[in-house]
This record gives sequence, C-alpha cells and structure tokens, in this order.
Amino acid sequence: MAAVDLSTHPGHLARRLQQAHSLLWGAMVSEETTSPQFAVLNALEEKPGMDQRTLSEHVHLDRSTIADLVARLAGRELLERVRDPEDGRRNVLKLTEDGRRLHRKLVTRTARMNRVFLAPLDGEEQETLLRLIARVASAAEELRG
Amino acid sequence: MAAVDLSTHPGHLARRLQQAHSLLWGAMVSEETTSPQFAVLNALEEKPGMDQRTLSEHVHLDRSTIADLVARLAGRELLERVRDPEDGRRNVLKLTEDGRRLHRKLVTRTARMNRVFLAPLDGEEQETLLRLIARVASAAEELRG
DNA sequence: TCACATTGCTCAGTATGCTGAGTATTTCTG
DNA sequence: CAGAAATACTCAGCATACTGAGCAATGTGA
Repeated sequence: MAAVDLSTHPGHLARRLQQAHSLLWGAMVSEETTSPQFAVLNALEEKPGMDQRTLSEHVHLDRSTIADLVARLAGRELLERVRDPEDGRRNVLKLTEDGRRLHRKLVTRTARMNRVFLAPLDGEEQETLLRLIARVASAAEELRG
Repeated sequence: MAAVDLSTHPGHLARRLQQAHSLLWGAMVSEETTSPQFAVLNALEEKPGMDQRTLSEHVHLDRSTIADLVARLAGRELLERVRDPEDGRRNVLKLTEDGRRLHRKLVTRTARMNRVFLAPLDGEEQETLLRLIARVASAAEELRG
C-alpha cells in the first residue's frame, strides 16, 4: 500500500495551522497568556459570573481542561473563582481588574496578529476560510454533542 | 473594551477544528494510534530509513515531540529505531511488518473518516478549504523556518 | 422523606507539542 | 591534528486536551 498525501488530510492540516498560529501568537501577542486562555478571558468579559461548565461550552474546551486553565489564571490573579453560595457545586468566575486590563491589551494585539496570519489570503478568501472551518467544526462537534 | 467574536479568530477555529477531528478520529479510525502517529507511519512507509530530524520536517512536528512519539511506536514494535553505524548521532527508522500492516489498515479508515468529516461541504468547498489552510499554514511556517 | 439520578467539580493518567539545556558525535577550520 | 562549530538526539519542565473515576451538592420521584 502506497503512502498517502497528507496535504489532503484535514486533520493534518488543522494541526499544522494550529501549530503555526501558536508560534506566531507567542511572537506577536503574548508569551505568558495562550490563545485558549485569551478565549476564557474574552468569554468572562462578555458574561461575568459563568460557572466552569458553561464556560467550557462557550469556548469549546473540556471541563477538565477548563479546570486547569482557570486554576492557572486564578493563580495569576486574572480572575476570581468563588463557590456559589446558592449552589455549592458551582464555581462562579469573574475577571479581576488585572484580568480586564490584560484582556483589553490582548484584543488589540490579536487583531494585529490575525491580520498578519491571514495576510497570504485576500479579503474574500479570508472570509471563506473562516466560514468553511466554522461549518466543518460545528458539524463535527454536533456529532457528539 | 467589549468582548470579541471568537468565530472570526483563525486560531480559535483551528483549535476547534483539530479537536473535532481528533474526536472523530478516535471513533472512526483508531483509539490506540493517533493522527500524528499515522503521519509518522505514513512518512516512513514513503521513505524508510529517515532519521528523526528529517522525519520531523516531513510531518511538521518538533524534534522533541518526534522523539517521544517514535519511542511510543517503537515500544509497540511498529517501527525499528537503530543507531546509524555511519553516523553515530542519527537514529535510523524503519517500519516493522506490524507497522506496515497497521499503516495499510489506517489508510483505508482515514479515507472513510475524511469523507465524513468534510461531508458538510460540497466537493469544490472541500478543495478550497484544504488549499486555503495549506497556504496559511505554509506561509506561517516560513516565518520562522 | 429518602433513595437515586443528575450536575459540577476535582484528580489521576496519558498524549501531543513546545522551549531550553545538556550530551554525544561528526565536521569544519586554523 | 586539535579546538570550535554544527548536528542529532535526549531530558526536564510546562501548557493544552482528553478519558474515566470519584466526590460533593442538588434535584427528583416514589
């Protein structure tokens, strides 16, 4: 059986894309705060008071992964994690002032970085790429809700 | 500063795409052998006798990552890793008979899986998606050779 | 009300993937 | 030919990301 051309394999390409992105992120956005961490800050800026379960759905990350990630952000005092007095199972999450400040800074930088990252494509191609990825990802996420 | 729409962030989408892919991979291809491991098997089927450095360039994985990954595959006796007698720095890598057999099996299954994964898109959109991802990833990889 | 299910979180274990430091081997240079 | 540079690999440390097991709190039905 002959070997296969990996450039026709979406999974391989997705990994390369993600990898290339995270390198550029480290160079242009932040070395301390990763892209998934930014997603969490962003979600909490939008809807303060979420619990970890809800947060994990918003950013499409596993509950376990969220727990680690939130613990690191809490350790850096970018967010507060307190037990919900109304429901002792939940952790209620809110950005601190530091967290909001960092989020503001990263919003600007990610915008700049995204322009560089997508620069090889023209405007229409950029929209097409984002739309097609979103469709495939959403459909696959549906398969195991 | 208002929160941002993550569906316009290629990094976030890339992570979701990769994540959705690896879930489907586990269900449709293999639970034991991951997609990067398949990429390694495939590269060694194509060019037996590569060293780890060359292999890492072929599959776009870090040298450290390759070392771990190859060690696991060697532990499962899917490949042989022997010190090059001509150059004592290199590990020469070759698939075993088991490795070739597994590769054959996975080629069939990945083809099936890729059809399911890309099913939300029509044929032209599928080609477009793969081409655009490849362009962005290649360009970003160039930025730091 | 009390047993049972559900829900939210934590913890252990594993794989991927990086950086940076260190080791061994080979190659290049003076 | 000896010292320096380059190369290939290994190892430690960290973040992301999963599964599965377990625990605590809440909700539900008989």
